[in-house]
Amino acid sequence: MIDKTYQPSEVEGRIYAAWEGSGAFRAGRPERRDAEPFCIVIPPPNVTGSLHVGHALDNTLQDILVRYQRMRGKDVLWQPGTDHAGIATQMVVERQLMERQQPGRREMGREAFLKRVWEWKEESGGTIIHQLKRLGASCDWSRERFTMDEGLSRAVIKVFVELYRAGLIYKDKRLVNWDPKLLTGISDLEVEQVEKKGHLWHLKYPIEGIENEYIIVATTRPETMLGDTAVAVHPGNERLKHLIGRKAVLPLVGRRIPIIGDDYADPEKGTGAVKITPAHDFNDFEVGKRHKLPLVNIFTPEAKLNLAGNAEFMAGVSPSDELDATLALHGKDRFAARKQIIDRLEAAGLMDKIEPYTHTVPHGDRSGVVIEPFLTDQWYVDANTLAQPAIAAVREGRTEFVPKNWEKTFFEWMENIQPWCISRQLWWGHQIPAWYGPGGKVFVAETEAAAKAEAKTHYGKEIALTRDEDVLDTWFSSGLWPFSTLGWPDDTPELKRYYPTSVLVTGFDIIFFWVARMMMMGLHFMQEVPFRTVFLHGLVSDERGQKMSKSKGNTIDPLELIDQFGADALRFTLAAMTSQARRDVKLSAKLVEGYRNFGTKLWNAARFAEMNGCVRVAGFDPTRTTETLNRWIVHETAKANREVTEALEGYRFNDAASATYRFVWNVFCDWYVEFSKPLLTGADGTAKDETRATAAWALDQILKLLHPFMPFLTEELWQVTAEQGPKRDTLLITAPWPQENFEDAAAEAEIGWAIDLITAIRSVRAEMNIPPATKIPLVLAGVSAQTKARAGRWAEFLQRLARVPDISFADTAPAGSVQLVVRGEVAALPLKDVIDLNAERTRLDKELAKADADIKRVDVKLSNERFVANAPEEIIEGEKEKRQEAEGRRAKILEALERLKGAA
RNA sequence: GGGCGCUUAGCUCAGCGGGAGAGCGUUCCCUUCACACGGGAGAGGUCAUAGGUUCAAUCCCUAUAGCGCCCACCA
Repeated sequence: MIDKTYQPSEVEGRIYAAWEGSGAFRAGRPERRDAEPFCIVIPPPNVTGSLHVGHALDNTLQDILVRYQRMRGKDVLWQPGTDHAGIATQMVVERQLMERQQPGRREMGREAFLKRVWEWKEESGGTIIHQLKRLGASCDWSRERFTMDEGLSRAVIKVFVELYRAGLIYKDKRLVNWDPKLLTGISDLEVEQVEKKGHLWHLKYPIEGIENEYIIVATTRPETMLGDTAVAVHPGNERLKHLIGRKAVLPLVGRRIPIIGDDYADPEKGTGAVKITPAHDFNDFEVGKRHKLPLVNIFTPEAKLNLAGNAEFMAGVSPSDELDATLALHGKDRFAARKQIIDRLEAAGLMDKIEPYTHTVPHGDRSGVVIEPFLTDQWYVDANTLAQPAIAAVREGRTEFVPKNWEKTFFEWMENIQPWCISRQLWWGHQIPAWYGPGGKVFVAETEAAAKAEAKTHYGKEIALTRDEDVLDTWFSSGLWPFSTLGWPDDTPELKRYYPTSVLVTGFDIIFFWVARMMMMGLHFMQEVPFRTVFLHGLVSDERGQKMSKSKGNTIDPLELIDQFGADALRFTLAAMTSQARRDVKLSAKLVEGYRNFGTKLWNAARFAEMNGCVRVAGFDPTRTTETLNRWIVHETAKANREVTEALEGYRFNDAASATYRFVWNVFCDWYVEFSKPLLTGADGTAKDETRATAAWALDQILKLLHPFMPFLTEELWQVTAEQGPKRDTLLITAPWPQENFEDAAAEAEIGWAIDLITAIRSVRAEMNIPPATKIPLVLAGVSAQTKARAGRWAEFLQRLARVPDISFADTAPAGSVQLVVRGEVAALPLKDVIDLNAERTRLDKELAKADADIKRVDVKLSNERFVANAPEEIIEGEKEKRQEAEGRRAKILEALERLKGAA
């Protein structure tokens, strides 16, 4: 028995357990050994994270594809797992330590701290997996992986060593984006440019040897002047080029710095002269290299001034009171120092002017603090070399982006890709497999023993090595995800069977972070693309289109929506919102509620079927039904099946969702269920039996089509309806996807006529305020023999749905009746008592005007010689048919108006 | 500076070369035996603006305006 109402909370857990218990999620099941493989690797969520709406969207779409392909009979692997999320996780644990007033990580030491992080991972690592299950995700959990588990770590080490040996990973000392809060270098992608209102300070540097002459430089970062080692002027700058070769005296320091000629100095920008701080600016670093300028690093890693005892800073500087005052700034934070430096420059009359200035300032995406270009040793990947095969693969269509326009974004970035800084000064992550011997000689090897052996060969004796302390960027390991999870570097059967994976589903925001890196790594190590298709969906935002963020307080918790409306309702909403044209998916509880109602509608339709004895019949063949109504629903089912299938094949999730919605609600519930009532309660045993069987069959088809979107409710109905009729040989999750292809134009025409007639009569009833209970007669005037026959067959149905108990025929409409034109024929409602002749005339005049307009629009086209000459034949034919239809309609309306005159 | 996208019914959005669509909201009617998380009937749009291409433009092209995102850079 189907319960009166569907209770998601009571059903979902039980159904999920049934799926897991059946082994349906597992890849490589024996019975599908010969089936085509279909594989998706999950974008691994942060292991200690929890499910937000973005995950809900991403995983709903993946689950829809996975369930669809599973029902199509494929051997499906949805590979799950989690990411160690280096910086994010380490920050969480450090924050915990702070909140609990426990010793910080540096006091604890590396080993104890890592133990602590692993404990936190064990404690919270199951959360998001559990939440994905609540969403209904049908991953093969037996294959769950973690980026820092033994196998994946082995893959990371091997990749690092091989890329190093191939010269594609190298260590370099250069400026890096340095996060002074997290005390680590980060990659370009982890830097966010934030627009800030600030100032442009114009500083006057005295020229050595010329009294009262200055060169003025403009800067947004006055404190870096302490690290200036030159002033640059464009060699073609007529106004300033005479100063090239002279020296400026750096205020507050006294260092003599050369005025150099360099194209970098744009005469149009700023003052035309630019201060050069090679240790603290990427462009200046390049200028410094060209002119062999010294680097003066004035900061500590925390971005505090480092002056006293700083040999670089002190080089070439003579003692003075001014210098002493500057040295007093030692240890000050960069922003505090800025203020004091400005004050002192102003006091010394060396501040030419201060302008308000809006510019973008780089911030660390995790820490939120201003990034400092900082000179350090870091490991880099030669991304440019690895990018070339990835670019080629997309150009050649071996991997295809959906929607396709994202390929352009991919190319833009890949073609201008910069070396990828992969080392992080953190502890949580894959420690870099590099060991150092005396003199900094580096040995990169898969194990310490191997490194030692290399060192022994090199030094000719056993030697102690120290390991590089840094770990790798999290994205380095996630870049290997499509093959590391399948067992690489071992030569596993899974790699052979499921690589390349079928499709990757992810948000467009991580094309660079993740998609591009997987393409590079996959092509390099597997000699093959990691996925055939990349489906990129939008980002979830709130109702107003604002990005959801904790700080804005506008987040929607998907678990709350699941609690409130059920997982199916949330899933259907997310699918319905995913169109390829949009970049944001605006989610609101109201929408989810609406699709919860849709689920309830189907639930009640199933209850209706059950109450009316619609039990499945073994060996039922939908193509052999004889009742027009049943042939019609078979026809409509096939149509819906085709629509949903085509939409899913094209990743048009919204189209797939709306096709199922329309079919279930507006076709099956609105019309089939209503039309079936007379048959199900009637006396004709044969017709009744066929209708029962067809209804049960159609409901089964609905459950199948809807299952990828609403897996819980459909599986529950599949189970309950299994209580009667033939035994089901499978759960719905592994039931075959509908294949029917049954067209029946005759049934469509007949039911279509009935629907149109009923709709027209209802419309008149509403307009004329005829109470629903009032029964009125129907006269079909001058209709064809076919229509007469139809009317005979559908009398009972029309009576029920349009409340017309008496159906008769006449040559012309009786006087004083409302005359409707339905599919070219007149249906008259004799309503002498209620009819308002004037209102009726107005109504008919309106219809006449519409018919005239339709005819005129077509005539304009058809009378246009160039249209007739150029338009395709079928379009012209279509126009002619339209005209004929409108002409027929017009004639009937004119006749109706004539009769109305007669009545008056 | 470079790139991408958006502007369609009150709201949120589909559609995209040949008859303007959905959901929500709204108006009117209905406690009809699956469902009020429901049923029935309506109202509501010069598809941002201006040009162009075409027999035909909401849809293609160009420009303009407004909104948004990404990348780069800023002395």
